[in-house]
Amino acid sequence: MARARLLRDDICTTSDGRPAGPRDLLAGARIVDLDRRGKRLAIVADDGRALVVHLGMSGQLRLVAPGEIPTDRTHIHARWDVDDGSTMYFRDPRRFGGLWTFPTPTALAAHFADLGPDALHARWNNLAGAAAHSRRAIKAVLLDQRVLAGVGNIYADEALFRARIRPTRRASGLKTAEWGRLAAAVRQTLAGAIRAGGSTLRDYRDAAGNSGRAQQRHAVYGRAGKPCLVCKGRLKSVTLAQRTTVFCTNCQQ
DNA sequence: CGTGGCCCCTGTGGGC
DNA sequence: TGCCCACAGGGGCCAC
Repeated sequence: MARARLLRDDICTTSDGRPAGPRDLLAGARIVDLDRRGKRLAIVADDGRALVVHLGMSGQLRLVAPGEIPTDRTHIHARWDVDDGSTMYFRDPRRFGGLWTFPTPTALAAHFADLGPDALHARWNNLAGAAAHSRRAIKAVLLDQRVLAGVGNIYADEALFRARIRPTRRASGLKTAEWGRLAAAVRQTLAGAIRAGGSTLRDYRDAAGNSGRAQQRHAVYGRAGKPCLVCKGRLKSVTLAQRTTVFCTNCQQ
């Protein structure tokens, strides 16, 4: 990273609260590692500095080749000149995403310590261990990044459908077999979505600017009122944990 | 501590 | 055509 520029400092948080400078944003660093936990991506430099990116709802991290003009030029909050001549942009219209900077691997580890294990490798006891005695709805547990990191509203609904568990069920009422089905469903749902390139409802693009296709495979998310793909029953929509929640009243008990 | 509600922000699509 | 409202993939903070 030859150069780093922050165009809006309120989207960037440093570990000591001081305004971020170019060095915080990895200017002059050689990038040696990428580390991800759930929805947070850490870009790690050889001297231990790290930059964490969270895309929120509308965020994009784009890599643009030399001479190429980025299509969306509004709401770019940070920009990096990469050594090969390409440019990396952090763009986030809604600003629900953000950047976090860390001077050392220890500081980065402390940040990640607030998150549960990564959802791609969810195991039944990650869920049951954290929530077997919780009164919360099981969907609220799935959305809690301290329990499992990486499940958002789309894939919570999709995983619960795959596991045949009703999102409104109290977590403490789940049986051992259901915790196992749910952990497997989370892994399979996320792995399938990644294979399909992610869900592009509107904003999501990969680093090259390409849309995903996972939205074409959604069984319940965005399909309220439509027929269940398994039983043909009408999918129901409720609000749970301040999020729209869609499920099949027949298949999900 | 656990839990639920409110709020942050911009853009868009539908209803009128 | 245009206006206004509702709603959207996330999560921090507050009160209870």
